Amino acid sequence: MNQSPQSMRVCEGSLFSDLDRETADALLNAATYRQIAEGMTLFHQGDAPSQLFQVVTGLVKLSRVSTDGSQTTLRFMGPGELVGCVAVFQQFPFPATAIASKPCSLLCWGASQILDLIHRYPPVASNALKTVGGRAREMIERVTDLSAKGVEARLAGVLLRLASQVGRNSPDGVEITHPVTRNDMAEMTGVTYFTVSRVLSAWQRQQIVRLGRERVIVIEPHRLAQIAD
Amino acid sequence: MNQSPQSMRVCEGSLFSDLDRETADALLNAATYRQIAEGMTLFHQGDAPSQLFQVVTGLVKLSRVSTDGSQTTLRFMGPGELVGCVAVFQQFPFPATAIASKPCSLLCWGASQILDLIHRYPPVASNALKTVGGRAREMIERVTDLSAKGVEARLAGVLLRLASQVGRNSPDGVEITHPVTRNDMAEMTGVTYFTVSRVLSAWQRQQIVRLGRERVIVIEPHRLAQIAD
DNA sequence: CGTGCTCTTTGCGCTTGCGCAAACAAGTCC
DNA sequence: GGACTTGTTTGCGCAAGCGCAAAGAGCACG
Repeated sequence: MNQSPQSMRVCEGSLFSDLDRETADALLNAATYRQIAEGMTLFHQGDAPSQLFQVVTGLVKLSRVSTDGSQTTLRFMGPGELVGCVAVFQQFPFPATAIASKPCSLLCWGASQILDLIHRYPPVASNALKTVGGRAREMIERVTDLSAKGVEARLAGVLLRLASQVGRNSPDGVEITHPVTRNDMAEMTGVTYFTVSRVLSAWQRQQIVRLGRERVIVIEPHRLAQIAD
Repeated sequence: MNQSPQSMRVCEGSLFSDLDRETADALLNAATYRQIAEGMTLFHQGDAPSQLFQVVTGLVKLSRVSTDGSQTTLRFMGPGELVGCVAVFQQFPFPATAIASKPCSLLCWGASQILDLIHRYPPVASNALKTVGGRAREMIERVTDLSAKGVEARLAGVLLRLASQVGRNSPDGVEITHPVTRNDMAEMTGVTYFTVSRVLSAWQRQQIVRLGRERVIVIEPHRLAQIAD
């Protein structure tokens, strides 16, 4: 694990926030660095939580199948984000499946190692707590959105979230591309991809977005924000 | 704070799990004990997280209003449960409002004290992490239910959850009563209370439940479980 | 004991979003 | 280039659940 100290700064809001040199080193030394090809799965829903991951580069999709077999995409996880934290810290089977949507490089910790580190370094525990808390808050937000907001508002929210997380700037606006399909948006919004397509088409007619295959360009984010309410 | 050691044993799966005598005492000594009348609010959504609560007796309702003004009931919190943990541990404004649905007795900690305790006693941090993780898991579950399952399945789940949490045994089955109204069930399920009433009426016709004002008696839990899928 | 309040039920019309089928792109692999 | 795969769009009919209105049922209070 020979990674420069600066690289820790990338990991804002994660396990590495505000650590002294020694603690950060202990954390880094306990990790292994791994490359993963697109399409490989990090873990399956229901697996024992044996490893914790931090995305360094690439993109991981977290999805979940409910008892009746239908898929839900919980979210995408990009650089700096901790994949599997809820399960590992709680020693509970993974509630979702994690698949690399793009080739990824990851930091990996064994469950027992990371629990030990947490126990030994209070600042790490504090960071873990904040990360898990953030996840909880995010899900609370989604629960209220799902039960209170209409489809358009939810989809607008998903689009904005995706734009800020996996979007790239393009001349016309922020571009959401490749691994994210209409289907993903549908699963994140809790509707069918037919509905997503229809709503997006309507927005294209209003010049709010521009569409293409595996491509949505957000032209007027503020109008989306307004729709998301 | 003169509470007998046994009383800690009640608080299974909470901050007090598996603590040695000294740590548990420190935790208890830092807390104040408070009584609250029915209808009083512990905190409002958006408030700075200045206090953490543990319900000792009574029942607290956690609800949230979304941007468009509609209410969502996140859950009820009964004896042993930590109210406000996500916000306090993360030092983020309360994402919901907490109101006493029944007269309550509570243990209260100031935010800074509890954060200090967490920092000083790793086992407490570990418990906090588990509690928040549990909340996150619960919300993940609800997100997938909301986006994948139909209304009946969701309502069946809510009913079972309520039965096990606030239900009392009665000759005919488990009885969900007083502070819980159809409206609450509706907000927990993400539907209107009209729909709740209609579905419950249908179930009553099938002898799955018996209904009354502010009262649902679950006669056949296994059939609900089956509907909940 | 009636009045008022809150919670609940039910009927009816209607909107929203789903389900399916079919057609249409845009790559990709021989 | 042609066949195939995968993702997307669109039309049409349908069903689930909403919204409103109106009425019923407990319960509390004077």
